[in-house]
Amino acid sequence: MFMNSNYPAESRALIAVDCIIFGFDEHEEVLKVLLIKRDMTPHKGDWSLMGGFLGIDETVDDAASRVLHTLTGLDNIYMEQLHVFSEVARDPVERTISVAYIALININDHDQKLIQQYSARWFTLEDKPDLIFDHDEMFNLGLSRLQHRVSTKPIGFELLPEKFTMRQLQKLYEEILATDLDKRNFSKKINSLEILEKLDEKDKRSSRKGSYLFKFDEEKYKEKSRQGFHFKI
Amino acid sequence: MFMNSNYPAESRALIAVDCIIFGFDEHEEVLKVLLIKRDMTPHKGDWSLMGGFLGIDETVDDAASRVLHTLTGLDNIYMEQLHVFSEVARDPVERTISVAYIALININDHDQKLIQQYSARWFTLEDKPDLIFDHDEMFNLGLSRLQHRVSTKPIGFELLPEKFTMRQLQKLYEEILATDLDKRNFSKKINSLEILEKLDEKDKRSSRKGSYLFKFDEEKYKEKSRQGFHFKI
DNA sequence: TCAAAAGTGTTCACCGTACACCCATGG
DNA sequence: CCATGGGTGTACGGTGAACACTTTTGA
Repeated sequence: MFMNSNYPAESRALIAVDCIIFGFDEHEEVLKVLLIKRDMTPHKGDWSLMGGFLGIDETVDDAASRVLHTLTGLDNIYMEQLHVFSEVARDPVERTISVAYIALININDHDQKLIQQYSARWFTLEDKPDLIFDHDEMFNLGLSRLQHRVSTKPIGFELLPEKFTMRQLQKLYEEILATDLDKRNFSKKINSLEILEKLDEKDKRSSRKGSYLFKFDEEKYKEKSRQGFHFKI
Repeated sequence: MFMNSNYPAESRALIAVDCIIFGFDEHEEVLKVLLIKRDMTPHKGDWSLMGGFLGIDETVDDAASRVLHTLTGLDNIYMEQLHVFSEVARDPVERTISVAYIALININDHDQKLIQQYSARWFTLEDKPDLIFDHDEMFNLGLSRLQHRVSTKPIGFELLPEKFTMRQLQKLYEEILATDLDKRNFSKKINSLEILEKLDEKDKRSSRKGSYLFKFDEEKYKEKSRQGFHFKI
């Protein structure tokens, strides 16, 4: 550090990242959030978002990726910077500013052992307990962002397995947007976007007839985006 | 500080805010950005966004407000957190992470003396010089955000005087969105929103006939928003 | 009376939405 | 053969986009 620079010494503060991790439970067909039970004071034993401190050689994105990897064992998780939280007394121990992230993962993909190790648990939005510090505020903002993002970018697929049925996709949107959708209009809309590949394979678990499986075709989406296409649901 | 807390010492870094200040020049009918000539090394004499460091008793919003007040003499400026920039080497002097803001001001309102004192200048987007550090990246992201925001929130009025003509409003949108708009469709759309008050007064400077002045009716907008109305242009 | 900007209405294509019946299959 | 979920088409109203002429008035 250059302590004799004309940069002020009093501006240094701890920098943290906190992640709002969303997952979709295919079985229960509900949106869930992954929370951890805090193992340090203050608020030991209370629920909080998964977080961590910024390392000296990391960007905040790096730090968020690391935090996500630590808890889930996964890499290349979809995530997005949400907002900086910086109330002076938000962390009672020491002045800390936190950069909140939202992250989307496939709920069946991650490492169960790590989750246990961190005393983490998936909560439906209804069962979500109150969180420490300003984490509830982060969560609420994160949910709004997710609702907005999912209507304008094809990120919903991050929450589903690679192959999914039209019904699963619709339920996902209904859960996130907290509305009911008409299945005829929904599949018409989705198909008109031309960014899904309809497979020959069927998922026979849900009905006798079986329902076709689809895959998100990222290449097709990118190509269409280059040509001015905008995803919109 | 509690240095014997289990919070890591290495995470402390300088925290800055940088403001992308937009203004609309009514006379030239162009969008401009306010830049300052840097008076300290490194890059002394080069152009940059107006910035400052986070004070120990401030939120980042407070810091951005302070920075904006310092340069313009104005309070209650519309501003919005944009993004955190945290590349490890983004500031060559010392590890600094910066929270970028966009701000909208009426270009005729602010304090000319302060602008001179800081060697600040308004630039059209065409004339904008290259900026120091990662400020160009901030600027580009800020412009995208402005383009998006102005279509979904009634913030364009922040850039105009209290009373404005339909033509000024249209030119403002054309400038920000970098498109041409049809004046019949534009005024139809705006009027259908029912958030402007048409005054009896006319602005006679622009033509012999004179054009009606309008005011943004914030109360009406808030009332409609409460009832589920969404601004959209 | 003319130049210059202001103001205004109609048509058409497309999209979003509402709505109900037949299909395929395993038990 | 029947119960269960899967899959599909049509009609209508509303919105966005294209487009041109008349009005006002100061010089």
